[in-house]
Amino acid sequence: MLRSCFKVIRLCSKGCEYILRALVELGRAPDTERFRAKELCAKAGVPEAYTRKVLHILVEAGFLEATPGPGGGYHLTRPAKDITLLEIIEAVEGTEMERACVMGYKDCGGENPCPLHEEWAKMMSALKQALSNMTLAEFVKSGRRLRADGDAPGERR
Amino acid sequence: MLRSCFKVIRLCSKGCEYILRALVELGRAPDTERFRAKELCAKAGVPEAYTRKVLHILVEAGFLEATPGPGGGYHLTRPAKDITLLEIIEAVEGTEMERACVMGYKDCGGENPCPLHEEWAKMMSALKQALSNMTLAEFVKSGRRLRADGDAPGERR
DNA sequence: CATATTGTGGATAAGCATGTCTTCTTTTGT
DNA sequence: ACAAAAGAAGACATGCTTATCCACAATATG
Repeated sequence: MLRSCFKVIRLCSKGCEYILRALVELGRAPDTERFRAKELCAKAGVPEAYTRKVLHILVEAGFLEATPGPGGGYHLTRPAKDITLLEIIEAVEGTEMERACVMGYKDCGGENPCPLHEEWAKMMSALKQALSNMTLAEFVKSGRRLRADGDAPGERR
Repeated sequence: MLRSCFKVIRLCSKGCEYILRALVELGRAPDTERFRAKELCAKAGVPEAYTRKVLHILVEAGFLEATPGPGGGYHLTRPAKDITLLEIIEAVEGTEMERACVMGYKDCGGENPCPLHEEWAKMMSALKQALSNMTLAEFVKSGRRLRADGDAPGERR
């Protein structure tokens, strides 16, 4: 078997996972409350230095507002119930959530699909649907303080 | 956005993609014909040196037989119609095709699922089903000589 | 037995995702 | 104006995946 290879189909990158967890913490509080990166990342159980980068991405994308100086921090620009998971993931990862071809073939599609094309397209479409139906508010509500996984620094196995 | 990040949900690793393409070429020929790694990889449009390693994995896993010396090469040990894609992927990547939690939470599942748990589990199950229903023979038949993508060396964009 | 041909195995490099650290800039409060 | 507190930006480090290369082992052929 290939060393450590892949083993797992990932929805999104580590950075994106981190930010989703951080947003869950943000979403718990009233929309106006500000959070310092340090506190926020500690609560979410994600590496601060790295997650800061991703926080900045969401600032530039307009989801968060960052206020420097004492009493500053991050807060959501829109209410959590108006933000979908799909928006967040696409802001972080880019917009091409689905791949042209699962198999990596160049000219797969249309009249010349690879054997998995149809099946994969259906799945990606369903996934996109599910992600665009789920708002951050719902996401927060359904999460019962799940623990971060062992990959997060500070929680090494 | 994160540099080059992820952008895409991958079914399997590069190495696994390579081997699937190579197996398509193997499957085209009668089951007894031997293929030298060099020819095979050239036909499949995959990097030879790297794909050799993966070929070796499949030798050890019993899918391929390797014969050294003049006139040697690789051939399938079972007819292509008896080999499923799932078997191949799992042999290369390991057996955990699905992830405990999409979000990377540690204690997600059972009575305490993450918001995407249900949806994701259904998708993974459907995918696994599709992959175990597709034999290499069918895979070969449906593929109309698709071109390898630009990531493969020798076909740079 | 010698030699050419093929796969095997190990070392090493290159590239990218992830993680850390240090310095700079902006803002607030006195 | 000054000091403290926050985020921003960039350099740097680490580790894993992908890729390449070379010496070695095994086999067929003459």
